[in-house]
Amino acid sequence: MAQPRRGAKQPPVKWLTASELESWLSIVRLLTWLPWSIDQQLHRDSKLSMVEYQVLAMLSDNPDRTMRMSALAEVTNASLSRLSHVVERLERRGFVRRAPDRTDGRFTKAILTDVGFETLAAAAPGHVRHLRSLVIDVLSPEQLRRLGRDAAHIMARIESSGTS
Amino acid sequence: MAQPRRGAKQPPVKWLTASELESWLSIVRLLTWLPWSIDQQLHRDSKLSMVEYQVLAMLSDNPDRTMRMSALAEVTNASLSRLSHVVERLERRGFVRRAPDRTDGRFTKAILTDVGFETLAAAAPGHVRHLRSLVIDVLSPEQLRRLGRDAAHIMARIESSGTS
DNA sequence: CGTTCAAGCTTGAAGTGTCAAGTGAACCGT
DNA sequence: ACGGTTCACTTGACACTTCAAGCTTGAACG
Repeated sequence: MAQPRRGAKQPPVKWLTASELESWLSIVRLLTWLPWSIDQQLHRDSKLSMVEYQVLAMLSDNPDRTMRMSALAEVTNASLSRLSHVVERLERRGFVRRAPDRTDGRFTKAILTDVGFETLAAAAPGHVRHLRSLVIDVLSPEQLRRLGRDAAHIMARIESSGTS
Repeated sequence: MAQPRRGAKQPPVKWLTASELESWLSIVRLLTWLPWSIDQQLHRDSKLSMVEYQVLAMLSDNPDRTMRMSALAEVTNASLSRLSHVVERLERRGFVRRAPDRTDGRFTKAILTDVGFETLAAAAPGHVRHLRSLVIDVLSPEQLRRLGRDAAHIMARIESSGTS
């Protein structure tokens, strides 16, 4: 973002060039509005938020439609606490149920119900169409791959700057 | 995200290929964790959220350190409502004050105070350093420019799919 | 002038996320 | 076998965002 115009005593910081700033502001706009747009579409058409969709989708990808909470948190980029709240809401709506893992009582398994599966199946086409129209089909295959790689690259830096 | 494995009656939807899905999941990870990481750093070092920083930064960029609420909302990617709440908090902390626009009473001007400016000046170096280490310096100048352009490209699609 | 309209902003309630503390199950050393 | 520790998760309080009204000011029209 813009640096203060005057009065900062020469710090050992390389400020952003005009070009860097412009790119960064574009990226920030995307970071703000892309998730927003996806949430809008999902909520309008299926009364689901993106996390909720991701939870259902990830569960549906397993043969037994089941995943441990911690694994689910990992793949949905959610904290365990957040996932716990999300699953609680999904449970109240009958899309998911929970059961303790019999092999290790510390784990909780989240299980996609039939209703949950139907809901996902109904939501998926619209979501994918929206994704395609906003992102996937807007970029060439190479551009998309590059974007994915850049994202992964940045993620690696984030992870190594481990705030955890 | 993963499509349901079976049972969806052939809809007119092109599902994502494995490669597309992989890129998309990378992007989603970035959309989740990059804002998080930036917020962490800002909050840890300066007790500011990213919106708050943006508000201060954008105000500081004006000669009179003043902007109309609506213009400020625009450049910070915030809704007017959200901005109103944010500015209220910043006002309570003494970083910003508000005054009605004398030329048109409908407008409210947000004004950066000296304390707010000092706070921004103190926060900026750390923020920029963090940005550089996560994003700017991780990519080559061309990569960054391309990323910015791709972002702008996607933004254009989002805006034209006007959910407003 | 007076009425209607829209724009710009504020407000309060409801929803969602985060953080810190709490619970209970398994592990580990003695 | 029992005491402490770690792990997996839950819970509740608080903070922030959003959404739907509401308020105030100026413009447009008669």
